[in-house]
Amino acid sequence: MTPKVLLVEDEAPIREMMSLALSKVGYTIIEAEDAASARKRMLDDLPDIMVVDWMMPGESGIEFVRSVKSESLTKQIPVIMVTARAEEDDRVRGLEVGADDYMCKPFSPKELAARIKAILRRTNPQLTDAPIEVNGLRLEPDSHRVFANDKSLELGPTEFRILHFFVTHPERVYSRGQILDYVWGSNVYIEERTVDVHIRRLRKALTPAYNGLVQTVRGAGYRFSTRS
Amino acid sequence: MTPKVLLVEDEAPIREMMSLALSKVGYTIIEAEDAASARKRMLDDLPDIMVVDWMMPGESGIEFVRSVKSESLTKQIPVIMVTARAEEDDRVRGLEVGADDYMCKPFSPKELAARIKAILRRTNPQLTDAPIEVNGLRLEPDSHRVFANDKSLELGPTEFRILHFFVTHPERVYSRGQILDYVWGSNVYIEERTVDVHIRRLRKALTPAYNGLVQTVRGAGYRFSTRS
DNA sequence: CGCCGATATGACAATATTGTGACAAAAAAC
DNA sequence: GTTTTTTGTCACAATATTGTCATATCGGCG
Repeated sequence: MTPKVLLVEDEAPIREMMSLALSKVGYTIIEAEDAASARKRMLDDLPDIMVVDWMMPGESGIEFVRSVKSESLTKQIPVIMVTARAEEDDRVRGLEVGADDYMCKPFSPKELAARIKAILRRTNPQLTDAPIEVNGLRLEPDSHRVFANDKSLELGPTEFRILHFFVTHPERVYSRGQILDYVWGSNVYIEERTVDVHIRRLRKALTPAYNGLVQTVRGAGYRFSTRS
Repeated sequence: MTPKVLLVEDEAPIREMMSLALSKVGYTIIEAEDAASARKRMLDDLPDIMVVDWMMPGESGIEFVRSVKSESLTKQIPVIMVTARAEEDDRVRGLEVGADDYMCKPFSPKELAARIKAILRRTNPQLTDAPIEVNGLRLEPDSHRVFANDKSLELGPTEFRILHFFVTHPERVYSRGQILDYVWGSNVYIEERTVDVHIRRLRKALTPAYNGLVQTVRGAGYRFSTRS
């Protein structure tokens, strides 16, 4: 799952320099040479972050960013503005229209990579939830822990995610396919039987006190329920 | 280490009045005139407390606080809400979205400083530079030293900062990226694996008595916890 | 009972993640 | 300037996790 970077820059040499540097560091690069095509690529490819040149023929980078940041579908995509000028004023204007960071040419590829990385890191914060308790079984998302009557249980990462999903979606049957979607993500090809194995591992970790909570529904899937 | 206060207030005169008064009392002030730039400054500068105006053009203070308090990275930053109205109802709503205190205009700079101090004292004891002790492990912020049962430990500067961060944010998992943000700052380009190395150095320095405190959570990050 | 499909379980190799020692560059101390 | 400490990164080792399989067990049904 390498992050996708959309480069919007009219000058081909600069674009290619950036593209090369970034793909070397492990990003997937999408290029656009003007605002119009950028708009298209943005909607088609859903980049994780955009690097936009300030000065471009036609619609300027500023206008482009402003419109991107005013549409709900795209406003959350972080943007780094790039400009030749280093005026404090520009910086302010850039950030004003909603850019998340600002760089002046010339800059090193390394610096660009660094900023992208920093922004992705902080715009992707894990959301937290309050602890969930059911029948003396407590799951704390913050500390990433599960307690059975205050005794800590050892769960693997996947088992933790499954339990988290179950605890937040109780009393309802989910097929193996649905569980794969919710816990692993939609675009993953994994045998459905693998769910069985992880269910078993989860039950084992909950043994002996709480394994009745994870119930098999023959022909349908699994269910998390406090009712037997 | 003077506490950093982020002022979010659209009216410049009021903002400056507050800024002046607070910096006189020894705080570092960061100003923002709307929610968008406040968000940026918040992530860049990691303030210790925020003072947010209720009524602002664009995204209101209420919405801003709600979103701040729902993100793991920022939810623990205390917030004081400021409003022109003195309705009991407002107070309830303000505290409901997660604000830690509530003030009505007009207020004296002195009162503001007092409230900030009170909140910092109860939510961020380390800013008062008071030693922090946990399980016989004592960390003294002013002397920059750590003692295990009164025997001084040799920590490097970075290890000290990590431990300081951990001690003040216990019982909770932080990803390598979050630890980088908090300990190194948001704008550095450092390999996430570097955190591992420093964690190891920290553990080594705490060995043998206290290394169980720094726990690895596979697939998630690290956690400082007194519970096994 | 004996059959069938569905589910449980143990084992295992492939992967992924984390721990660790070494090292050179940078920073700080002298 | 030189020496010492600290820092970030790497390569490799040590572990833990993951997905899949083969096989056992189960549940229902004629």
